[in-house]
Order: sequence, then structure tokens, then C-alpha cells
Amino acid sequence: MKIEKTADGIKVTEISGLSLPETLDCGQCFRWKPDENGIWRGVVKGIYGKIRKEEDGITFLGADENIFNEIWFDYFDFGRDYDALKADFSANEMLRSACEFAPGIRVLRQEPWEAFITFIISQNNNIARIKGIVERLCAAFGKEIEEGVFAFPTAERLAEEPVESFAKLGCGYRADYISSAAKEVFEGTLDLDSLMTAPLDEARERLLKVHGVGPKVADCVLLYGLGRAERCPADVWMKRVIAALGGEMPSCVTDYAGIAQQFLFHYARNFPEKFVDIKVK
DNA sequence: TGCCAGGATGATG
DNA sequence: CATCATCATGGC
Repeated sequence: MKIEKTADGIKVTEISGLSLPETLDCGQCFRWKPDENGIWRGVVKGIYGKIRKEEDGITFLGADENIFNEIWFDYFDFGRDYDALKADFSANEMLRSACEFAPGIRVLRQEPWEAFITFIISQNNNIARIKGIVERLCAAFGKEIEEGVFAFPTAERLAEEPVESFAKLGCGYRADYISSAAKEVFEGTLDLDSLMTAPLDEARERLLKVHGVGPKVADCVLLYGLGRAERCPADVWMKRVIAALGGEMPSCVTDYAGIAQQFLFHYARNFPEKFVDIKVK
């Protein structure tokens, strides 16, 4: 990977596979959106990101080395060699197809708190509506960074809000879950940051105690928010994929089942006919 | 227009 | 431990 400062911002080239649409619109995050010029816009840690695709890489518009090093390097998981990973995955035939279909997927390292709330919202919900709810949540309770651009709201802000506020945003029955989850984090009875380094099983057990968090959401929080690349969230589509793989993830994904899962999930959603007939039980 | 969504809960067998 | 109705909403 090569990083250089340009007139526009920070340009990154020689990346081991990064497609903005494949990575930012594959069901792992809900706030990024391309504008009319094809520039992807999103907010991470209160920083407004604007990313433009180049012939040979991408440019973080308006960013300096500080912002890149403190925010974007980790967020895009640039410390990981995805070419090596995909080479390992390709030992399995279906995984190889999935990697070839969308070789530009990287698993983002999202903020624990934001991943926690957004994946609570995701339960029994569709991606288009999840995006809408999250957008309204940010607009209603997030800090306005610039005109019409909002940070993800803090736990403190959500904890002081009555449940009805979330119901009004169209959260449905999840309003209750959001409210109690925010209170737990704000009051400190749940420390998400500590779960990043806690033993995996212990972290998972802790998440499962939260009202509204089951196995699926817990694994999503572990993978997308807590940097646990070995966790493999399995929704109904992934269950079909895993069934098609013989009941378990192939051995070539050891320690990176969550990353392999992201390739497979995206693959299955784009070729549902390959999996829809597989019954999972 | 009815079906379904990156599920979880609480009751019941 | 396994099953099952129920939950609220809107994109498709």
C-alpha cells in the first residue's frame, strides 16, 4: 500500500483489493452512500469522510495524514493482507467463486457502539429500511458536523431519550431494545471497549445478556464492531450457504470465518437462485 | 397488495 | 432443549 498527500487529500494506491461499492454496500454498514458524482460519503468517529475512486486507488478528500492514520487506516482494515486471505479462501470452490465475484470486499472495523445499535436495529429487518432508520436516528440525535451531516448519536444522548422517540423513527418493537441498550452503555454496566480484548466466549456471553441481542446480533457486533474476524454471523442466507458447504465453514478460513462469511453473504444475496432451494432445517 | 426482512423474546410442550 | 406465535414497519 502506498499513501501520498495530494492537493485533494490523501491518496491511497496499491491496495490489496478495495472496491467502494462492494465494501460499503454489502450489508455490513448502513451509513455510506455515493453522491451524484460517485463520491462515497459517510461519517466515522465524528469525521465526515468523502472518498473518490481513482484509476489506481482511492482518495480521502480533504483528509490529512493525521485523520488517515487515526481513522481511515483502521476503519478499512488496511493493516490486513486481503490478497493473501483470498488466496487461502480459494482452496474452497464456492469461496473462490464468492471472492472472484466481489474481490473488493473488506470487512470494516466499525465503532463498537455504532455497530451495537445498528445491528440491534437490523434484526428481522431489511437493509433498505435499516439504512432509513439509522439515518433518521442520526439526524434526530446526532451532532451536526456540517450542514445536513450528522455523527452517530452518543450513548449518553440516546440514554436520556424516552422510548417513544425511537418508535417515532420507525424502529418498531426495537425501540425498547435501543433504549435499554443505550442506558446500559451510558451507565457503564456494559463496557463495549473491554469486549474487544476480552476472551471471545466471554464477550459473546456478555452481549447475549443484553435485552434484544441474540446469537446473530451478538456475532455481528463481535465481527463488525469489536474486530473479531473469526466470528461468523449466520442469517437465513448464510445458513443456506453453510448447509451447501456441508454443514460448516471450510477449514481454509481458520481464524477468519467472519471475513469469509462476508464474501459468501454478498455472493448469496446476488445469486439467490443458487441457494434458495437449500433447506436449512 | 401481500410478503418478507442480516431475529429475539417469552410461553409452552 | 425444541418449537412457536408474536413483535412494528415499510421496501419491494
